[in-house]
Amino acid sequence: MHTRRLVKRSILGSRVYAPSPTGDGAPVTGVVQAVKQENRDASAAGARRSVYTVLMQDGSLKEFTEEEIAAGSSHTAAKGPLKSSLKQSSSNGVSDGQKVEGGCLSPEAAEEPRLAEGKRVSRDPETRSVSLLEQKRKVVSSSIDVPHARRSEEEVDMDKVTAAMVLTSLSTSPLVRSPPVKVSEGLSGSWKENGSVGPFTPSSNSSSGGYWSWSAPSDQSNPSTPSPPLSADSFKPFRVPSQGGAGPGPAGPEDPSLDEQDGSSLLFDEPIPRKRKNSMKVMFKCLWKNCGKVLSTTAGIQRHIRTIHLGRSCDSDCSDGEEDFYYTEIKLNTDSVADGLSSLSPVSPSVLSPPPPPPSPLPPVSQPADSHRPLPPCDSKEPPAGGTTPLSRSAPSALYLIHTDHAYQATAPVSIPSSSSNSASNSFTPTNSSSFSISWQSPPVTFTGNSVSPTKSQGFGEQRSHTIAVLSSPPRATAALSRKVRGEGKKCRKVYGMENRDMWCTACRWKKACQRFTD
DNA sequence: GTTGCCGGGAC
DNA sequence: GTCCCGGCAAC
Repeated sequence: MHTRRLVKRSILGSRVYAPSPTGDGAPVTGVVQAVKQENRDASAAGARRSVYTVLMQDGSLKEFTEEEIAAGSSHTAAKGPLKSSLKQSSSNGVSDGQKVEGGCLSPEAAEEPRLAEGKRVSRDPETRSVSLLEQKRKVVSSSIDVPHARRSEEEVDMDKVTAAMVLTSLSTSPLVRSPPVKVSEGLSGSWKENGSVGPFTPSSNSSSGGYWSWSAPSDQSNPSTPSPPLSADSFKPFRVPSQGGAGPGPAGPEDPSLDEQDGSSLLFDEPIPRKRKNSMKVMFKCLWKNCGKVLSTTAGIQRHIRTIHLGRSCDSDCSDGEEDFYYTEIKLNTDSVADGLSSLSPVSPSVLSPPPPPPSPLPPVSQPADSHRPLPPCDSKEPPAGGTTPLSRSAPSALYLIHTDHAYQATAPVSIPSSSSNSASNSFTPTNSSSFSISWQSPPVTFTGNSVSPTKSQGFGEQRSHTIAVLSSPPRATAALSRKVRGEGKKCRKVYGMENRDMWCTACRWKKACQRFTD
């Protein structure tokens, strides 16, 4: 559903005007870092108030109420609170442009790096044109504006889910995976689709893309339920990976805004995702050396990293998403399901072994790749993490590990090589570090190794896809379908020849698998 | 075409 | 259970 590309623009990372901290009345710009809800004053009809944490230009972090920001934003002719400014950004070409620019950290921006650098230059006009489209759309359907918003939000959620599912599916052993597979397939399918389809890319769907791309995805994800029941909160955790360089906790912020504009917000406040197939609680663990802090929200962890470890206090522009590299997603399985399978479950990699496994070269899929994309969206502005941040210098291992985590998930299946060590070594040595190949051998896959030999000549990517394909199908079927690989060793027939058939092992005589010269 | 061996039949 | 072979797939 909903590929990451369809991600709706988040408030996070948006540049807004806020009352001057100095109180001189002059509005200043800042970038929304987080949004939190305050239910306390929800006296009337569950009305909620959102507090926006805005990183001011001077690097300070301020919190503003919606009203305050609204006031500030009025200077740019963008009316209303943040959510409005986002939604209505198209109403003002200039402000829209600003938003987009400021949205360097926004979800879609996170993917920008994927696009040619030059794209950034041409982005403005593009965005505007899209905005115009959106504007028209909104004019026509203004009365159902809210639902739209919700849809896009859900879509965003689904994107996360998709990402999560993809990751999950990649990391899951075939045995456990079969059930989820369908989901992930569906997800990934749409994702691919989106990935390749221009119109749905984040860059072009500034704010409306989510709207019209929703229908298809939703069908996939939830054929039986036309309505968009997904709880945004429930999927927050999944956002992390897919948000890439996005500002801290893009997930959090949107909810409030939605709630505000949608009275029925209660529906979305369910702590537990309705659709979540697995009841996992996702936490985010700081991987900084000796830290290990665990927070429940992306925003939290990112902020933690940024402020505590990176020592950054500047506005979100400084946050090039580098934080992403220093925390990892930890899924806690709240269901005590299938113990036997637990070790194979997708969760195992991160949960069972907090310290991620040895590194692997490539992230499994484009999505995951994004989430931990080494070069955050704003790189063009800021020098790559490599040189500038203390982080990159002092905590490379963490980065390493994180990458490992996901890559590992993807590559683990490659270990299939089970029996034929030759093939295994062939397929690994060339592409990876020695440490890498070793750990992958472990998975007790009963795969006969049929797929291994072919991989010798394949590129790593191909291997991966192959692996994925294999995993997607029921393990049993796979094993059953694939004939036992022809033994490479000598057989009775070869050794003794037809003339000495009586010297063959019985199996050979019976045309069964040779028992004497087993491979 | 050769070879390894699975699946299945005959006994 | 043993013995055999048709037939498939890898080579």
